[in-house]
Amino acid sequence: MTVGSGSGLPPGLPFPRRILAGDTIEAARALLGARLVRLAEPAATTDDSSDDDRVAHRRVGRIVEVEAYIGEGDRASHARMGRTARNAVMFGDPGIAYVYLVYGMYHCLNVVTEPDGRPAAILIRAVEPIAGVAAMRGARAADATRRGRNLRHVADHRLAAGPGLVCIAFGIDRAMTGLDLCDPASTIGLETRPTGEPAPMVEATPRVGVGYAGEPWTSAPWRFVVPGSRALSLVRSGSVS
DNA sequence: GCAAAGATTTGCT
DNA sequence: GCAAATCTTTGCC
Repeated sequence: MTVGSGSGLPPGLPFPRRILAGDTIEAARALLGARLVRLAEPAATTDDSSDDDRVAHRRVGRIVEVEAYIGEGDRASHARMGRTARNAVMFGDPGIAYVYLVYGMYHCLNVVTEPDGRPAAILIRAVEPIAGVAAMRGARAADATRRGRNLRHVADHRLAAGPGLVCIAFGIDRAMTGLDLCDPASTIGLETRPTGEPAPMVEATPRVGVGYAGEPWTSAPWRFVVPGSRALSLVRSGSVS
């Protein structure tokens, strides 16, 4: 059997860095429909593991929800207090991963955008599982166990339906900050939409959980979703859309 | 050096 | 619908 994407479609191309180097809003819209990929784990033993085994564990998700954080002036952005030890990568080159711990319990994956010197990033809030669903479910179950719980029934399409859940399902943590998401050799990466798949519809809404920022930042329509996707994060009722 | 809040998720009332 | 879990980062004394 030939090595493929694991989804029946041809493997995608690395996501173009030039798109991430440009306007963050444009880049955020372009990321919808693109793929988040986690490479297969290295074989535990080098002798008896086949390529097929590794392909089977490759995780792929279709990005359906993102948020843009743009510049030091954005009072909702981690860059609002200027360059710090935590957010330094946001000020660097586009295409790099920025992963932070939120509420002391969950990780959030961001893609750095805009040229070196301009702090901006896109938060990956939700993806639809396409391949490696068993590995995602296994990661969710292992995480639940770590927290002293059992993973209740979760439909496949809800396995990565939130920014914290994306990181759990794909095994992403702060140690991955600095990874080049445009490099196919990186453990975590981005790929373009497969050839022939139509571009998704895009809807803009205010960002989630940024009430502390104040206007106009709280209401800025910088959250982008693929309307109707079953994998969208649950937004608290009362939030504006 | 200490206190407060956060780009979330889950479970119980 | 609300609060707890959990800890890093930031802001202020």
